[in-house]
Amino acid sequence: MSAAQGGNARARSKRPTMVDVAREAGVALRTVSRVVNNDPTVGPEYVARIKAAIKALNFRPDERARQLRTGVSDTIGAAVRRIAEVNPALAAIERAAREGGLTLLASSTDFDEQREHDILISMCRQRLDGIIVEPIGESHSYLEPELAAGLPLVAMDRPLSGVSVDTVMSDNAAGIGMAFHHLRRHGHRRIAYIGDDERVFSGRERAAAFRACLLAHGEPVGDLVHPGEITAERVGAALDAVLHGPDPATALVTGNMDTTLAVLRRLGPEATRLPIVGFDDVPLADLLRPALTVVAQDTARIGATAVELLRARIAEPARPVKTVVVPVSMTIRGSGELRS
Amino acid sequence: MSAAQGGNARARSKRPTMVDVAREAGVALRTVSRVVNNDPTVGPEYVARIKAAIKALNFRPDERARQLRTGVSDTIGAAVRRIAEVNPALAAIERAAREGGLTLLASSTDFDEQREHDILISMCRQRLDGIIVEPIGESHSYLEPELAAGLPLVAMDRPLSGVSVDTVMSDNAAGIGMAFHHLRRHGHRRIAYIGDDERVFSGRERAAAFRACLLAHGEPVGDLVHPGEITAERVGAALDAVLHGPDPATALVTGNMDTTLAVLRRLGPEATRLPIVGFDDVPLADLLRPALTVVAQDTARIGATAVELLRARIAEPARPVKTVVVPVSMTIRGSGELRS
DNA sequence: CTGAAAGCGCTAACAC
DNA sequence: GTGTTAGCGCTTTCAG
Repeated sequence: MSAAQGGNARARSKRPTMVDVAREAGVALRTVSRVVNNDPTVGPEYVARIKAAIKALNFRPDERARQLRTGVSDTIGAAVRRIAEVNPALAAIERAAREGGLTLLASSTDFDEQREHDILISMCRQRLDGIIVEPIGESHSYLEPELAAGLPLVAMDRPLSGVSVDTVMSDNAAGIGMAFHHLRRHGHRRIAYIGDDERVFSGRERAAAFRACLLAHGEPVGDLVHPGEITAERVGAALDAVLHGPDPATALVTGNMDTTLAVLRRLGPEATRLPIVGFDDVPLADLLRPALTVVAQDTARIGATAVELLRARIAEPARPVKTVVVPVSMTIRGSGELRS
Repeated sequence: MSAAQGGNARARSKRPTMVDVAREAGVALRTVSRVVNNDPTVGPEYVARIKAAIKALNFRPDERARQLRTGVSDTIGAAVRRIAEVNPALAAIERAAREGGLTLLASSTDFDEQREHDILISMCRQRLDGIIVEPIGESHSYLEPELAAGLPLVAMDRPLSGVSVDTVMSDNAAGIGMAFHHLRRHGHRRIAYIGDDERVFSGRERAAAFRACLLAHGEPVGDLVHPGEITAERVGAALDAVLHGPDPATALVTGNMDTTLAVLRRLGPEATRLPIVGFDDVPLADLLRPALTVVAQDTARIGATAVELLRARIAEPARPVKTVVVPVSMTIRGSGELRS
């Protein structure tokens, strides 16, 4: 009894392989492989015997070996800014992947360029069938050789810099236009914009679109457009500038979710009085007082389109590169319809 | 020219292998492997030559082949209810995995028992080093053979039924107690509970804990405890019962985030008057009016502990099974301190 | 319909 | 220090 103790408390007892199953069932390896892959050209009595052996031994085919041999992984990667945060695009990717019989390997870049690089290279080493990336940073030329080697890659939300790949993103300019015109229709003439840094692609596009709106209506651009870092201080300062300047704004467009939240936190109870339209929908937007009017991206469609583009690229590596722009829509809840 | 067109538009041009690198550098395969794995016993001039060849060919070692050969994957799986939603535990798992040099494969069970089963089996086939699961459903006996085969497995948030594995979860009873006593300290005697179905583990634990609180204070349990499905209708009915009955409650404890949100949506503007303490923190809880007082789970610690337990299990498969109960804490923001 | 044998790309004994 | 060789577990020509 005393000797047995150490004996069976061993590290993972090796799993059975196809050879073991073949021996157990008294057939050739090849036949087991056929049964595992549902090849119909196997006699029913063999099938039964082999399935029994598989169950008896609790055999699970080693996916890595199959992948190595067949060359495909049936797995796609998604390098997004955050898994584990509200991310309907990622949810849509996961759904689309599942429906297509693909495994999804999702990783967070955490807004870190170096980390994005590491994740992408790691995914290359894992020989994934393709990758969807929500790009961070400005320099993606290191992907050039991978693309040349045939890596199927799709950019989501932002284009990749320096390389030409399939891309899906929202119609930022149209969204800003919708927000601006909504507020104009509600009587506002001094409409301010606070948004993300112009070093970020979407921050650049949205700020530019907002300036274009102002110009088109003959409004002075000068003190109404405030792109920059999303910090409590910077957003607070921008808010002070637009609300307490000599010619205060009467309404506000916020350029993304983080800006919206920073503004609401800064305003506190005052938020009930300032007309706001936010870019990006916000979780619990309906529970705020007033409920938040937003320009919502069609994130579900963005994610689904990303997978579609990726599948098409995998199927036909030489097809022409495509950029899909997904429309945005407005969700009216109250904050954008306040009378100032 | 016309012939060339179809020629180089081929499917993924095969990637170079170690053999190619060895040929390019004029050395043996083994030496390339050594350099790739940073083996110090290689002459510096060889290292340089091989690294140059790797760069020239854009060689990336095939991770699958390495895994097949070495038997380890340096990858752990996480089967959680939802990725792509706010999930601090998953974020913590990802962080801990990264810091430990592990790749994380995260999948959503979507609250679907069948899907959980499929994901777990698929992870077994991929020969992951271990799995963290946030269990759904009641029957996990199908994991028995996998565990017997040495699969390292950790349950998070809820225990697995029928099998004995390492588990990490919150102190549900203590959390309910904190909420209850907080409201009592604010003068309430008729405190109601609305929460999840008692078929769900945490729903069961929390409802039981609430009943125990009532009993301990000599309050009648009868009409104050409302576990059940989280739907607008059911929660609405429960709310009506506790607020508009003959002896209405003056304060409410909600059993999880979804219940809290359903209650707030149902109450609408009335929410400003009903003292509420919610179990689970809620995104944007600070922006609600009143801001929401909650019993917050230490999700970051739960995730980190799950990875810790898993690593320990991988390192020492025979160690005794452990259950870690993580303390909860209260975040006071306003809703729980209302005078009714 | 079934069986023997080669090989996917890599690592690890073991000689040199 | 470096090279040769076997083999991880599977799929897949090719004969029977």
